[in-house]
Order: sequence, then structure tokens, then C-alpha cells
Amino acid sequence: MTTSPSSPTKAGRLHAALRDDILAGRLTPGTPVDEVTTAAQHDVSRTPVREALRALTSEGLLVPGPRRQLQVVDVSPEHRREVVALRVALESAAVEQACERRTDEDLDRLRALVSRQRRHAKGDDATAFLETDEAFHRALAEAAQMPTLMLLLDQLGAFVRLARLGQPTPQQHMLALAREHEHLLDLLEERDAETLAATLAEHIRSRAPRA
Amino acid sequence: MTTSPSSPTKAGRLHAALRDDILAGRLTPGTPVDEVTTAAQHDVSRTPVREALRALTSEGLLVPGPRRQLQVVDVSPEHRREVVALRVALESAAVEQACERRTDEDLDRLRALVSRQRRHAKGDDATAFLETDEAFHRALAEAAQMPTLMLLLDQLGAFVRLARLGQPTPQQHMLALAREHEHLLDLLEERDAETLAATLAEHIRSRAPRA
DNA sequence: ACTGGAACTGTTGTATACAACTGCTAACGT
DNA sequence: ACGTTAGCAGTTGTATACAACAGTTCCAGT
Repeated sequence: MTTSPSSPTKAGRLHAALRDDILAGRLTPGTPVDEVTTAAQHDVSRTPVREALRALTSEGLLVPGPRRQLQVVDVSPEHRREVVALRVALESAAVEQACERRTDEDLDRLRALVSRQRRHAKGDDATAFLETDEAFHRALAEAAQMPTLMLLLDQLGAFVRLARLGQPTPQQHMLALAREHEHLLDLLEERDAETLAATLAEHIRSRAPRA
Repeated sequence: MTTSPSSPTKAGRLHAALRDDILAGRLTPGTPVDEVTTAAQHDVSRTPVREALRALTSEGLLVPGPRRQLQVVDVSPEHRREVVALRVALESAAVEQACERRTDEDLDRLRALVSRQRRHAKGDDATAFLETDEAFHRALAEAAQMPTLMLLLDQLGAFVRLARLGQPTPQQHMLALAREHEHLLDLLEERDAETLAATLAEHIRSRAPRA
């Protein structure tokens, strides 16, 4: 968010590209990242690289390591738990507001996402499913119309994705999640803020790592 | 946090200096900030300025304006309400964890802060009081030992400070706040997570702008 | 008078050269 | 043999020059 994701600048494109490399697992945790190498690989000068690396650092995707070098972040189990707790806190706050502000268009959009998600679940396409899953949670929060909250959630989103990288998603889970989403939408439609927040919290926690 | 605040680099110092200028009201909302002018004023080249401005933008203290220029953010009443809601969500989550993890040292530190705060209140020193107030809330959250949460709270903290800039703080309020802090600590000591979270939420909201 | 567009101005984006720092290596002295 | 230090290699920090872009002004043509 520092540099616009799809901005026409090299810095912006680099930022997006590296972010994608990290979130897709092409740059694995612990990998050192330095300016000159990255610049050479992408055939640009150090200047835009610096900017991209700075942005990624402020997002927490790169962390300062020992030899004054940046490394791809490694999400510890403890960190994972923290992210789950924060998602619960923020998304709960979001849906409470959303219950007041949601429009019928919001509901339509969300229902469409769930049905797409169900389709992907039936086709056992985990990648597409997870993508839609993220889109659903994002759209749900967006109905609250709280831009600063969206900023924070986007930051957390990167870690969520990172945490999920290794873990497979069995079809059974996918179907269950889609059903739960449907239920969340019913509560949003009824504007039952309290139940919705509590159900959402459980929904998020239930997907959390056990250990 | 992108560039270390007190780092020995020019970029870091600039970042801190500009941040301070904004939070102290020396750079008022809406003021356009451009690279060359800033560079000239601080007698450095554009390079470290760019970095500092990027960091401030990612913190939300600068926002992209019309003529492709950066401006000092103006916190709208709507934004203020959002920040309050987010603080409630995050600090509540923090104290719930803190109830499990707090040590006696945490309590000592916090009690010391409250007593300092009470001293400032009695001396009617609003500036020192608010500074200690921030330190108290930060230390309270820190007892949860959730580093990512601290990052998010620090970001919000800037907006809190900004929102308070105009508003005076009568001595009566200060004394009341100090008393409430004392009460929060009692609950933390008893590890009564639920009551503490609820009381804290009310404490934060009670200071919120009315309109 | 109005429209089109060409030059101009001010700004940010990028490349590159150089300086400063850090950690390492190796050589030297004891 | 060991510790100390000088210098060396690699990296980041900073300055500066140049390119690209956007907005503006002002002129030309109709």
C-alpha cells in the first residue's frame, strides 16, 4: 500500500512482483534479499528496488536479519496465533459496523462470492477456493466502510496467506467453510451484530493451527 | 517503523523529524509536502527525503493529493470514529491476552506510570499528562506480548495524537482518567479479562469526540 | 472568440557514481 | 600460537544527473 500495487512505476511493479513471489512460496522464508542481486535479476537499478524492499519491510514481509541483511519473514506458530487473534478482533469489529451499514448490493456481492466458492469446493480446486475465500472475507469487512480497518486487514492478509502456504485444504473443509459463510450472510442480512461477530470469531478460530 | 526512528541514517532522522512536525502540529493538515523543498529545508539530497516521505505515506500521515502531490493527512470526524473503534478492538484483544501473561513487573511499571500521570494531572500539565497517557496505554498493550499488535497500535497512535491536537484537556478529565487507569490495573491484577476488556472499551470510548 | 496543440515548468521516477560502514581475512608482531 | 590490526570485499546510504510525465500557458490557425 506504500507504493500502489499496480502502479506504472518500476518500483510499484517490483513491489507487487516480490510480494507475489513471497506469498506464492517462490521466495521461501529465510531467503536473504539484497538490493544489487534483486536489481540485476529484474534488470533495473537499485533505486526502485530499494523502494520495493522498504515497502515490503514495512508490511512485515521482509525482516532485518543478522548481517544487516533483509530476509523473507518466517511466520512462527506464535506469530500465527497472534494473527488469528488480530483477525478475530478486527473482523469482528468490522461485521458489527457492517450490520448497520450493509446494503442489499453488499449482500448480493457476498452471496455471489459464496456460490463461486461452493463451485470451487465441488470441483476440489483448492487454489481457486482459497482465493475466493480471501475475497469473501475482504468483501465482508468492506461492507463496514472502514478504510483504515481495511488497511490493517490487508497487512494481516499477507500473513494469513503465508501461514496457509504449507497446509493442504481437504474438500470436506471447503464445503464446510462455504456453508459457514452462507450462515454468516444470513446473520448479516438480519443485522444480528452480536451473533454474527461471535459466529465469525469461531469461524476464523476453527481454521487456526491446532498446535 | 519502516525506517528505524532513531537510526543513524539521514532518512531515519528525517522520518522522525517530519513525523514529529506533523504530530506536534507544526505541519498542519493539508500542507503539501514535496521532495525538493523538504530536501532543501533539511539540507540533504532528495534520496533520504524520498524514503522518509514514503514511510510517512505508508503510515498514513501523508496522503496523495490532487496534483500528484503529498499532503499532511487531515483526520476527519468519520476517520476519528473509526480509529476509536479500532483502538477498542485491538486494545481489548491485547488486555485479554495480558490478563494471562502479565507479570508482576508489568504491574509495577504500569502503577508507576499511573502515579506519574496523577502527578501531572495535579500539576495541571496537560502535555506531560497526555504523553504519559500514551505511554500507559502502550505499556498496557505490551503486557500481552503481541508484537504485531503493537505495530498496528503504533500506527493508530499517530492518528490518536493527531485527533487530540486541537482539543484541550481540562484538569478534571485528567484526574478522572488517572482514576480509571488505576481501576484497569486492579482488574489486570485480578486477571479478570472480561471485565477489564469491557471497562477499557468504555474508557476509550468515553474520551472519543461526541459529534 | 474558440480550439488545438506545442513549448515550458515543475514535479516525480530512475540510473549511476561515490561515500560510509561492516565483517572478514590475512598478515604482522609479540 | 595467539591476539591485534590493517586492508579488503561486499553491502547499504547518499548525492546528483538525467528521463519521463503532467499541468499550464500561450500562441496559431480557423
